[in-house]
Amino acid sequence: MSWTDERVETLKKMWAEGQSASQIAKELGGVTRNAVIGKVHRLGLSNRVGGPATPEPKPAAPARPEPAAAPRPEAVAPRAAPQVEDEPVAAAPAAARAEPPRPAPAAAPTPVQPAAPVSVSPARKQIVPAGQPLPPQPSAGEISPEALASVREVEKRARRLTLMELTERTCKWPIGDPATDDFWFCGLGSIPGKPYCEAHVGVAFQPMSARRDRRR
DNA sequence: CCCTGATTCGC
DNA sequence: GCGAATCAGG
Repeated sequence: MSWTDERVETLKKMWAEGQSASQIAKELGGVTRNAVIGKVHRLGLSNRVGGPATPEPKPAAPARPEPAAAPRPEAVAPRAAPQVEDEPVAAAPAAARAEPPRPAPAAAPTPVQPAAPVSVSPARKQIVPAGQPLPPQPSAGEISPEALASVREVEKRARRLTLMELTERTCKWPIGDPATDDFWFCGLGSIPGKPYCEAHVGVAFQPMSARRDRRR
């Protein structure tokens, strides 16, 4: 692969967006992050934010004042959207509610009225939008006891990562109540190709066999 | 361990 | 110019 205009353009764009070299390399394909970094430098796109430490032993740099005209949107760290939205992660949040140690979430009446969400919660943070009334979630009863036990155990060792700390190799299983501070992601090593660690894969992906005993 | 960017240096 | 290897740091 060579650095065609298009590829360079993509590189510039993504770099400006704050994408990491590895992400850019993946996007472009055919190059490693090293190649990307090397190119970035040759293009003179390297960052170096804090203006002061610009150790330029350049004694005589005539033409080319290079003013502070470097609007770096990085301070705000837009950071591409979280990669959490991997794929079929739909039914995930389900078991997350299997957590017992919870005072009084929203178990109060009005179970079907997303119109008036907050109110119930103590003077905490505002509840998240939560427009939809919880997607189909497998009742805890459908999950094998083993898997559940395993999850309980694992969640004690969870790394408690924040959204931004998740990568393609960390378990993205949510734990706790998103509406409060008691919320984080498992973060343990995920199974290659899967968004969760072994324990959470166990409760996330059901062979949908245990529910077919519906006979009558 | 995973990741990040920075630099070097043979090609 | 290119980018693997290496370095330095989180």
